[in-house]
Amino acid sequence: MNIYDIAREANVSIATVSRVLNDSGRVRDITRQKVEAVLKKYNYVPSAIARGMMTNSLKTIGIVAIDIRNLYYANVAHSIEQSLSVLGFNTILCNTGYDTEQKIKYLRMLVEKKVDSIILVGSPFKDPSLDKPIEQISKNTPIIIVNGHYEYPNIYSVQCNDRSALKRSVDYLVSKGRKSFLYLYDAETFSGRQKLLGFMDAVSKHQVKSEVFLVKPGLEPAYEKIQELVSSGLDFDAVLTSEDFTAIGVLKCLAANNIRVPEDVSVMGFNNSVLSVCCTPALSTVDSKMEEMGRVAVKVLHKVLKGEKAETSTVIDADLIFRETT
Amino acid sequence: MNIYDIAREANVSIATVSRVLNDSGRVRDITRQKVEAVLKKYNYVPSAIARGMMTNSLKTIGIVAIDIRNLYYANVAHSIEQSLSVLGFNTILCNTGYDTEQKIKYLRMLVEKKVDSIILVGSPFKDPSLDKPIEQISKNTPIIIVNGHYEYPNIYSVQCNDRSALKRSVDYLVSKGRKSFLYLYDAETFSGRQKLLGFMDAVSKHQVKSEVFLVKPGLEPAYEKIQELVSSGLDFDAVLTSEDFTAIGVLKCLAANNIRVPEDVSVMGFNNSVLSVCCTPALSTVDSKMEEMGRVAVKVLHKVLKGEKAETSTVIDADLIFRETT
DNA sequence: CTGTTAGCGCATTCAG
DNA sequence: CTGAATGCGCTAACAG
Repeated sequence: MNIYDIAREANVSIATVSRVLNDSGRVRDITRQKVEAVLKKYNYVPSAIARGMMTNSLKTIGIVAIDIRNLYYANVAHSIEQSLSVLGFNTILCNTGYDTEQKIKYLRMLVEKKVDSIILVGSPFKDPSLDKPIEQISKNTPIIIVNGHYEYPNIYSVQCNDRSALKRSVDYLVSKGRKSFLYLYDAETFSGRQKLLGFMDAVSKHQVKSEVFLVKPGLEPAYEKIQELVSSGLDFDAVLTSEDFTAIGVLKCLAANNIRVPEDVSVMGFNNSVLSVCCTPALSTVDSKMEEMGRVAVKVLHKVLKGEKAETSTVIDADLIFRETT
Repeated sequence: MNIYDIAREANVSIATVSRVLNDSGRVRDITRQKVEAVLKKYNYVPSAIARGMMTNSLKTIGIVAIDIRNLYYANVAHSIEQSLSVLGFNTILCNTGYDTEQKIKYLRMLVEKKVDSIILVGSPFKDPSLDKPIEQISKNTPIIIVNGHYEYPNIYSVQCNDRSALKRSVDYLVSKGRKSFLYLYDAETFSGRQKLLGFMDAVSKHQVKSEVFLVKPGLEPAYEKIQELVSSGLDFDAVLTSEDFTAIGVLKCLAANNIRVPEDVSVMGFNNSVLSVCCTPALSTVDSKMEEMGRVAVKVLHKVLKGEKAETSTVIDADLIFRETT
């Protein structure tokens, strides 16, 4: 069933059918009704592929993320997908993992599919070998980077002010009398670096003791690192992390060592994921505005697609959420 | 840049270019190399749209889920996406929420996009007003239902044996001396019903006291329900839930009332999500095989797309995971 | 082994 | 306001 079949049955030309389908051009009311009746009768659905041949667009956007099982990516991707859906766009989801080859493979698939834009989530793209492909793609396709930064034509970025958030967290804990800080982070991404810098800013400003550790993502690596530090007799009274999940590993280890939270040690996570309300005590954390990032990314993209001038870089402020661990 | 440009530059016909692109038909080695050189030179990427015009497929599958922020959907969707990617398929992700209108809208979009198949995750599709559209779509497009069931041509289902899992959980707790059971569930879906039936099976078999409550999804509704029951003086020594998140609400409330877990009350969740290891005490739960469900769904789909006979219904057994709450 | 040709289903001129 | 003709970029016969 195609536009020809409809046209024949309605006794009009395919051009007319196309017009009523797209509500373009003027069509006499009686003609329109005739066509619409046939459309309804066969429950006709136009082929986006054939349409795409002409318009060179499938009204589809690619989302490239590391792993949707991670709550951060899930939340941002959800927000993007929902905003896009309202605009009539579909979303192709790509879980690339950390492998550069995979990322390139996905990027290529998206180009083949002629997506209207690619949204990179999480800026794990500090990888220099990805710069070339991305810049190449940006020649024809606008690229939005969520939580990353890239100065290049047709590439737009939306970021959360992670640096300031971390700094403010330390400020707060210092004001509460904390003097010896630990920072555990799990990824060397753009956002990861911002957080680290924010931590550095604050500890140097306040002249407090501090140590920084890179741990693998997840609960256990953090648990083990803290256990190692406790066993070694290291003295600390505040732990900040780049991820809620990591902070929960810290919490578990502290509990196992009978170190009270927040009496002896304060703990803060990052992202304000559901995890932070599931653990005990409930985790103080940073709301990194996952939903808003997604919404804003789509807003920027929408402008770009309409040919309007859009802001190259947008920064959103995080909120500090204090629960039971501070 | 299209196939004609490549053909001209390589001094061959478009048919030859198409052949090397698709590795179809015999091409002399020297010719192939000539073409490949040009392909590389321009970093040529064929248009999936134009290809789709002929093959009537974009090598794209639609995943329809309620909400990807829910860890269950995230895990299943991730598994599906990854398996599909290996086969060269992309995934269009749809978060429908609970609204039937939305679901129909998404379904229609997927049909327009001529997806090769639609995978429904979570069988929230007990909604009768969805039956017609789904059956209609299945006329042309195979449909896979993950964690649901539907007897209809060209519709395939993959489910977890939730009923048995719940039953075995109760069996276990009875064997541990528990005598008075609560079951909190949060969704009236296919899977939700299976779990409920499993619970019923077991309590009637063991002749133990039991009560069943429908609560809204999330931590707080469960918290409040348990608080209400505790305040009312209800006596119980085991709580099972249809979701880890719900179980954590139970845990929090029990702790607030100084009821010890597992000494006074045993608690079991469902899904073996990360939440279950984040809470304290760590939650005993049911591994509902989210990854495997995704993998199997794609395996079935792959058979169907190849025209092979595929199993109409596949059932996967869940595992019981005992941690600190039982 | 290679080239020619004919569509795929639609949007879009341009006439009428 | 409506229709006929054209082409988007590719695959798939069919010839050669």
